[in-house]
Amino acid sequence: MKNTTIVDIAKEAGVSKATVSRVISKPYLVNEKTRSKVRAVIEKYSFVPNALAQSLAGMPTKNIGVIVDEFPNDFYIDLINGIDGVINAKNYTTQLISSYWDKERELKGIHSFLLSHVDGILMAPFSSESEATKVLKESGVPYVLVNTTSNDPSVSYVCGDSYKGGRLVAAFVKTLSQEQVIIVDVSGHSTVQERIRGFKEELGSYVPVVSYEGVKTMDSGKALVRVMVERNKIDRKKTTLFVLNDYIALGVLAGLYECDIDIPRQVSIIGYDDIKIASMCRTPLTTISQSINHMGKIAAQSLIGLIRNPAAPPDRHIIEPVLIERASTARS
Amino acid sequence: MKNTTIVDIAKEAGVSKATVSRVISKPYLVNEKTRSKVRAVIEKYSFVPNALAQSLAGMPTKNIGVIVDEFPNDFYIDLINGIDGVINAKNYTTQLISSYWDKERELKGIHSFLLSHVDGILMAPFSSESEATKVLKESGVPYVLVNTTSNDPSVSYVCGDSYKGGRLVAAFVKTLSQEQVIIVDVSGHSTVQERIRGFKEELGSYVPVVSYEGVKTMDSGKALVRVMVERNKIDRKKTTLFVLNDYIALGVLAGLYECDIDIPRQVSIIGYDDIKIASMCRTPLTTISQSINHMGKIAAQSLIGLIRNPAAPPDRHIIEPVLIERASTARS
DNA sequence: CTGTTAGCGCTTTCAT
DNA sequence: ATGAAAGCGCTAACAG
Repeated sequence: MKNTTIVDIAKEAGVSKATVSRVISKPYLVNEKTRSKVRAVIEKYSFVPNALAQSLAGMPTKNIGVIVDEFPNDFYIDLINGIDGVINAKNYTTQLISSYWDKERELKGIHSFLLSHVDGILMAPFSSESEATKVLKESGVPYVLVNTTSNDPSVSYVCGDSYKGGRLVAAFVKTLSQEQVIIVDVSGHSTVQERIRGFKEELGSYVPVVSYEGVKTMDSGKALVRVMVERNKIDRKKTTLFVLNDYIALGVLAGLYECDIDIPRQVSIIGYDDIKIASMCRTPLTTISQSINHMGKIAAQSLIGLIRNPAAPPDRHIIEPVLIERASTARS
Repeated sequence: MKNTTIVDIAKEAGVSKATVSRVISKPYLVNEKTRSKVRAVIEKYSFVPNALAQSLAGMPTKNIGVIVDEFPNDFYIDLINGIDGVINAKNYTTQLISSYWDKERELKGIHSFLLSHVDGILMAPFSSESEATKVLKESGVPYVLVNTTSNDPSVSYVCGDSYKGGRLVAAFVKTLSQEQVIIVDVSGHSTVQERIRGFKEELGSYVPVVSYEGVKTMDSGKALVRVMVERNKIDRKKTTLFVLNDYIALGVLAGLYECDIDIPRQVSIIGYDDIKIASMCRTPLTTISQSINHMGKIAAQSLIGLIRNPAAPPDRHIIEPVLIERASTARS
């Protein structure tokens, strides 16, 4: 059975398709009587206009595109959660794409969004100067960047204050007593580098610091523990670990259990992000909260604002980081 | 700057737009020489065809719609994770909508998918006889149901064997020693009811059983603990709790800690689903795994199969449940 | 092999 | 207030 179209309705109601179109999108333009007549027919066939055709003819799609680095990742889940809440409430639909940390995919994703005429885009970009951000800017589609800042004064973004977060951690570390501090660097993301910069600056030369880089999975975090036992004697020297995100911290935690290292007596561990599991895991994690969920909400609200008024000035939000002290660290 | 279209390319290359269209979608139909000429122009303007127009003209969208009950829910996250992996690998894009447990939204969601011409739909429906499933069936769009079964022999689905899972739990409970068993029922979802049915049948009258119903949030799970202390003396009578999903079980766990009840000495607790946190939380949870992630993968594969060959017979997969014993229960 | 033409289903001037 | 007609950008018969 062929789909019923606006023409069928028009025929049945004895009017032109233009009138039917008006009844649907600009009802006030059509006479009370014809309007109800047409409405009746629409009801009768429970007709719904073809969204694709509408978009092609220039109407908004009520879809907004969200592109993140990795979907099944606690950080982004929290983020998307916040986003989806407000997107839905405003009667838009979320379209989600993961770049899986691949620049090509990221670019492809935003192309895909552009082609399907989303009304706006929310992106947690690879880096603020990625190709994708350029394309986005040129596209003219409203967008806001999440979890990154930008030097371009025309772009809207929402980001945590990573530098300050790093300092917060360092200030806290100073209240602990340890023989060494180890930084576990998890990625090249600019926010992570900012955290480290803040951390080092605040810590100064208070205590010896060593760093490990490129720890990208929970398993490699876990495996790193044996290396640190070997190389840094963390089982004998009292040490504090600053792992640049909670997810990897969880892996390190697992490694620590496996090596029977006492937390927090022997080793203290601090994460970053305050993902949901952080408070529920075996040893609740001391970490920095930047209210990811909230970040998502704000970003989505900004975007909706931008869509409604594309001429509005860009808004930039910086989320204040907060240190949450839990059982994985011990003062003394 | 106006978008460049197929016509601009045609003009510049000195051919008709039909030829350009062919170069794009059916290159083998066009002469080697013209082809490369056209390709050059396409390159030059880095032209990308408008997907909307393509779809309107009848081409597949390469989008598949996924509709779940609640996005930020560990169960669905695992599921979507599995789904998205294969969808992406097959070069489709996932479009995600949450019904937030609302039938209206569920229906609206599938309408939205239909209108945007997704090539296929994956749905974890409210109930197998919901309005949405009817609409889906009538639409003619390939779809597969997830986490539910169906009596209609023409529909494809992937579901865990809930009845058997329930029995598995009961069989395990028999190996424990307790004075009472309490069932914490979390929702009206048919799979949950099946689990309970299996559980009760296998358990028989082995031990007194009481049930609590309608526990839908982690917090209410937590609050329930005080009630159970009051009413069922779980702080004095040795008891086993069968909580119908891990998420709520986590809430109950929190309540148990708060009341200083020893797990598993005083109270054993068993969940269902084996969500990710289950193995990482303070007291790792004994639970039933139905490989949610795997379920998602299979569903997605089925769907892709159906899309490629709509005439293919429906396939139905039942996932075998497995009991995973962890620290939240103690034998003897 | 390639151009012409007629849609896909809707919105939107422009007349009336 | 309503109809006629021209697109939106692309694909697919149908000729040649």
